[in-house]
Amino acid sequence: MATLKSIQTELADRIVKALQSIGLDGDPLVFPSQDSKFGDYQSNCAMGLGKKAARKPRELAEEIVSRLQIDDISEPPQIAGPGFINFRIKPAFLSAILADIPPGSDPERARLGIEAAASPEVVVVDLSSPNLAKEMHVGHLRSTVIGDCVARCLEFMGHTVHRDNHVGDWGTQFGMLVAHLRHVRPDVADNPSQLVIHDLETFYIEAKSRFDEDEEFKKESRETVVALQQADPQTRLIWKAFCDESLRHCHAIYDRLKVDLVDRGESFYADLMHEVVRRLEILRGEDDSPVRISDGALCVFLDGFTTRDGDPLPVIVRKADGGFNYASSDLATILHRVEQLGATRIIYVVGLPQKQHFEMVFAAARKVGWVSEDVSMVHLGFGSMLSATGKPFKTREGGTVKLKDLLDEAVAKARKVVESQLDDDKGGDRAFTKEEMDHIAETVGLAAVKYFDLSHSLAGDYKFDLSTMLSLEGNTAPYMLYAYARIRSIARKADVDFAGLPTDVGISLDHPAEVALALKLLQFGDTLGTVVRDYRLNLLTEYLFELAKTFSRFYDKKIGVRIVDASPESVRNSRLRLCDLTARTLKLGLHLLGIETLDRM
RNA sequence: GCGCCGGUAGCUCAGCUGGAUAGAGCACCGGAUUUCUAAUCCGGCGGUCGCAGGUUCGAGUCCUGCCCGGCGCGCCA
Repeated sequence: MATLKSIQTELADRIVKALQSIGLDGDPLVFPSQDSKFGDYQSNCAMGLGKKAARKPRELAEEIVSRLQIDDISEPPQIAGPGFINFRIKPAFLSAILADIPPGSDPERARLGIEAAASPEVVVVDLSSPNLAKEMHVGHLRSTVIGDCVARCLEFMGHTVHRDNHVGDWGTQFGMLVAHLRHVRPDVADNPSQLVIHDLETFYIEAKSRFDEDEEFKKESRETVVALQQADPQTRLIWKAFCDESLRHCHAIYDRLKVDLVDRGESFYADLMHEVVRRLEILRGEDDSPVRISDGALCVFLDGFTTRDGDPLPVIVRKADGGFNYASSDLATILHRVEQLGATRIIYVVGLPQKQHFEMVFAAARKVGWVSEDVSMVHLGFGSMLSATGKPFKTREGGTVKLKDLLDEAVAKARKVVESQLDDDKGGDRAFTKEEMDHIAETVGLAAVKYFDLSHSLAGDYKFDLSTMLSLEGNTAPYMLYAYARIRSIARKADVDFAGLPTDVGISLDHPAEVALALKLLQFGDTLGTVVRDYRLNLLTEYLFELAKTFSRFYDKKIGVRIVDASPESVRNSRLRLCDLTARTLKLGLHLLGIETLDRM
C-alpha cells in the first residue's frame, strides 16, 4: 500500500516550487486554518517574504498564486487580509487519498497510511523510576504515563525504543531495609523467592524507626550497606529478595496500566559507575581539565553553573566519602545507552524540578566527550499533579497517596458513572455480565486518569479531579471511548464487518459533514508528526477530541448523514468506510496514549 | 541574590517557527428528540491574555523591567 503524503506537506511542496519560480526561498508556512471560513489550509509566507523582497505582500501573494500548480488539490486559492493565501481542499482529492486506505487490520493497514520515520533511531526512554524502598505513589504516575506515551509514539514512527525503568535499589536505605528484613524474616535467606511483604510502606516505616532508635541496629545497617556494595553473597541474596518483591508490587501496577518496561535499577549500573570514575580520573590528569577534586569530591566543572554564593557549581560524580550519587548513576546510564544500546536519542521523563540536574549531567557528558553531536539527550520535564484544591497531593494525615489507591478510586468511580448511564439504557444491547462490567470499569477508570494527564501540557502543574476526568462531556476519556463504542455499534447495527467492506466503490464526499470528517481524518499524520517532534502529547488528545466531535456531527440526525439505512448501497458503503476509518484512527490514537478501547460500554 | 516553571472567560485548561474577530470543555441560559448508543447536536452568555514599556504590517506568543504563586541553587534522590 502506498503511504500518503500529508495534505499540509503537499501544499507546502507546491508553494516552495512556486516560490522558486519567482526566485524566492523560504518556509511556505502552511497551517490548517483556524476558522473554516478562511478555507482548510493557509499559507502565511507572503507577508514575511514580501518584506525581505521589498515587495507588497498582497502583490507577492498574487504572484505566488498565479504560479501555483495546485488545481488537482485545491479550489482556486483566495488571498485575504495582508497577504494570507487560503486553500479549500477539493473533496475529490480527499476522497482519493482516503480510498487508498483500505479497510482491514493487518499491521501495514493499521498504519492508516502514515509513513514511518525516514531514518529510524534507537531511542531510550527513561521513565517511571520508583524507589524500591517504598510503594509507588501518585508522584510516579506522570513519568510512567508520559514516558509510555512517548515510547508508543516513537515506536509507531518506526524507531527502536528501550523503556528503561531506572528504579532506586541502591541507596544507603537498603542497608537498613536488608538488616530489618533479616531480623523480622529470618527465613528469607532459605526461601528468597517466597518473600511477601504486603505493605512496603509500613515495612519501611518500621525499619526507619528502628534505625532511629536502636544504635546497634544503625551500626548493623551501615555494615550491611558496605556488605551490599562489596557484593557479599548472603547480603545480596536478601537484598535481591526484597527488590524482587518490591518490583512485583510495581509490576502489578505496570500490568494494570499496560506499561511494558525493563527494570534497570541503579544496581545495574554499579560497575559502570566505577567505569565513569575511572574514565574521569584519566581526564583529571590533563592540563586545564574540567575534572577536578574539590573538597574531596570528584567533580566535573562546567561553565554557566554557579551556587547561591556565585561559586562554580560542579557535577559531583563521586562524593568525598567515596560513595556515588545520582549524578554518578545518570552518567553511567549515558555510557550504557550510548555505548551498549547504541542510542541516538535519550529521553529522561523526570519532573521539572530536576531540570538543572539534567542540564548539568548532559553538559558534563558532552564536556568529557562521551556524547557526540549526533546523539540527543532530552530532559522531558513535567509539572506536578496537585490535589483538586491545588495543594500538594497528600492524604488527610499528610502522607503520600499510593498509586494503587488512586487507580482503585478512579476505577470505582468509573463503575458508578457507567452504571448510572446503563439504568436508562433502552437499547438492550448493554446487559453486561459482572465480568464485562469489571472490564469496562477498569478500562474507563484507567483511561480517564491517563487521558486527563496526557491532555495537559507537560510544563504546568495540574489538578487531579476525578469528576472532571470522568465527565461524560468534554475532552475526557469517557467521551472518547463512547465515541468509539458508538461507531462499533454502527457496525453491529449495519451487520457488517468494517474490515470486509468492499473497496471498489470509492468514497463519496457530497455532504459537508462527510467532507469535514474526511479532512479531519487526514490530519492525523501531521498531528502525530508534531507530537513526536516536539513531545507535545496534549496535541494528540486535542486532535482525537476534535475528530470525535467531527464524527458526532457526521453522525448527528439533524446536521449529519444517515449511515446504516443510507442508500444507494454505494453511499452506504462509503459512509461505513468513513466510520471504519474514524474508528481505527480513534483506536490507534488512544492506543498511542496507552488507552484501550471498548466495543461496547 | 541567581535560575526555572506557571499567571489567558466564574471554574478547569488549549493556544504549533509571531498571523485574521484570543479558543475548547464545564457551569449558566435557550433550542433540537417517534435514538443509527442523546454519554449527542445547534445557538447564546462570558476575557484590560498578571502589570508597564519596547520591537513591527501584525504580539497571548519575541525583548526589557516589575508584581503574584510554586520550585531549584555542592556531595539526598
